[in-house]
Amino acid sequence: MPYDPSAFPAFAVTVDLVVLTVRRHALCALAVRRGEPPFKGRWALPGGFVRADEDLTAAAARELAEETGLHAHDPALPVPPNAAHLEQLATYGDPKRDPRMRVVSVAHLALAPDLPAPRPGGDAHSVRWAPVESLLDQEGAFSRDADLAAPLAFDHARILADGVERARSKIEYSSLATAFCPQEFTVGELRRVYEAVWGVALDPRNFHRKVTGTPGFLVPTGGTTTRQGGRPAQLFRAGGATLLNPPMLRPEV
Amino acid sequence: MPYDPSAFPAFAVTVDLVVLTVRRHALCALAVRRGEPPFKGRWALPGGFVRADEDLTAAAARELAEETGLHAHDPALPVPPNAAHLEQLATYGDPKRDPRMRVVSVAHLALAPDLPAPRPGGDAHSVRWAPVESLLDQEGAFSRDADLAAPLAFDHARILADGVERARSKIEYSSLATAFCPQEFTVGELRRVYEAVWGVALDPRNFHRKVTGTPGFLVPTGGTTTRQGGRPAQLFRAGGATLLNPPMLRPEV
DNA sequence: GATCATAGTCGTCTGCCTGACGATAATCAG
DNA sequence: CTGATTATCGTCAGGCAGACGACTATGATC
Repeated sequence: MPYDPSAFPAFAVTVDLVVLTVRRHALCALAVRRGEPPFKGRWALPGGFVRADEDLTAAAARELAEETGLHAHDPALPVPPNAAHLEQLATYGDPKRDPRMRVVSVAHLALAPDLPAPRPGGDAHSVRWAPVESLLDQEGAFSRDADLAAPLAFDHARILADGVERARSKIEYSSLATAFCPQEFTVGELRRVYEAVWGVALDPRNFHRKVTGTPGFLVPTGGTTTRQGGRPAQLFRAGGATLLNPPMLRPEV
Repeated sequence: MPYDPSAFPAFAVTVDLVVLTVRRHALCALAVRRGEPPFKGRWALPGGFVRADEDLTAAAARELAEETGLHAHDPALPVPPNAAHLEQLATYGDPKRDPRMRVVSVAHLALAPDLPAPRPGGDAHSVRWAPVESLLDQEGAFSRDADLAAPLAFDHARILADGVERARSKIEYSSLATAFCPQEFTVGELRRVYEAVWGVALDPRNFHRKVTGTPGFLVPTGGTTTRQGGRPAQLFRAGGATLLNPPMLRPEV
C-alpha cells in the first residue's frame, strides 16, 4: 500500500542550542537577538530548521558552527582545537509554543571553553554571551543587565533551564567539566569551572585530592603555568575516563 | 510578514514507547507485531503519530493507555492504581530511519508494575512482553524465544537499548524502582527489581539497611505479607523522596 | 509435632572516602 | 624583603558500604 501523506499532520522540526561556557567565574549561555516577529527584538537561543535530508545531530552541529565557529566533538577522534561537547537535550513540542505553526524543537546542549573571540562570528545579527541567571531571571526588570530586561522568546527559558540543570548534574558523574576548559588546564581552573556551574565554593585541597586521585580523569602534560598568579600549577589534559566513579559530590545547601 | 509554509521541509512526528516491567525476575519490554509494511511481521515498539493539536507527552500517554490500559502518573497527584511512570527519552531523526518518509520519533520511557493481565488490551494486533535481552540479542537465531528471531523493526533496537540504559542508571539515584512495584511491596520485592534491572545479585542485608535507612524512600504501611514464602515481610509504600542521596550503588563488574 | 527450607531483619567489623583544616611551597607585587 | 596569592601535601575524625554472622518467623515435609 503506497504511503498517504494526508494520513498524518505535517510538522516543522527545528534544533535549538543551549551553548554554555564559563566566563569570568560565571556560567554563560549564547543568546541571539531575534530580527523577525514573533518576539522581534527579544533574546532567544540560537537554532534553525532541520533540512530535509539532515540528521538531527548534524543540524545541531551545523547551527553550532554557524554561530560560534565551534565544531562538535567526535568522541572517536582526538580533541581538535575548536571542539565543543554536543549532545541531545530534550524535545519540546507544545502545540502553542510557536504562534505561527506547529513546530517541534529538538534542543541540544553544547559545552564550550571560553572563546578567545567574545563576539562569535556568523550572521550579522546580534549575538552575545549572557550569564544564565540574567537570562533566567523572571524579574527581568531587576536584572543587572538592562539589555536583558525581557524574558527569552518562546519556551527558551524553560529549555535553557533544562540545559543548565543537565550540565550541573552531568559534571557530577562524568568528566564533562573538562569541556569547559582549554586543552591544557590546571586543577584550579577546573575547580573554578565546578564553582561557576554549581554556584558554590569548593575546598581547593579536597578538590585537588579528589580529581588527581580519580584514575583517567586528568593526565599531566609535564608543563606548568602561572597564569593565575601565585605558585605555578601543573598543567593537565583530559584523560580517557568519561564516567567518574565515585562521582564528584555537589555540596548540599 | 506572513508565514510561508514552503520555507521549511515537512516532517512526520511520532512517539515511540519503551515500556518496561519486571516479570519473573526478568526485565521485559512491551513489543507489538507489525501488521503493515515496512517490516511487516517483525516486532516493534508501540507508537504512533502525534496528532495535529496534541502535546508530545499527551501523545505518549495516549499510546500508553491504548496499548496497556496504564495511565501516565501525574507527580502532583497520589499514585492511582493503574499508574506508570512516563518520561521523555530521546528523539531519533535519521533521514533514513523510515524508508517511507521523513519521520522524527520522540521516544518515551514508561516504567510499569507487573500487570495482572499478561495480554494487554487495546487493538487486536499482537502484543507481548518480551525479555529485553531477547529483543536486543543481535544473534536473534540463538535467542531462546524462537518467536523473536528477527531483530526489532526500524531503529527500535537502539531506542530500546537507550531506554534500558536510562532505566538502569536512573534507579541508582532516584526512587524510580518503586514504579516497577505494586502500590504496596516488600523490601525483598524491591530488591528483586534492582536485581532484574541491573542483572546482578545484591546482598539482602545490606540492601535492607540501605533502603530502610534512606529518608523518604519507603513508608511502612503497617501490614505484612508472606506472599514470597518464608518469614512475613513488612509492607511499604513509595515515600515522597524522588532523588536518593547518597545513591544506590550498582556493583562493579 | 519435629525438622527443614526459605526469606526477612538486626548487628558487627573493617576499609575507604569525604569534609574540615593545618602546614608548606613557589610565584608576583610592592 | 614582606605580604598576598595560589598550589600542594598531610592529618584526623565521621560516615557509609561490603562482607558476613546470627536470629526470627513463616510454610512444607516427614
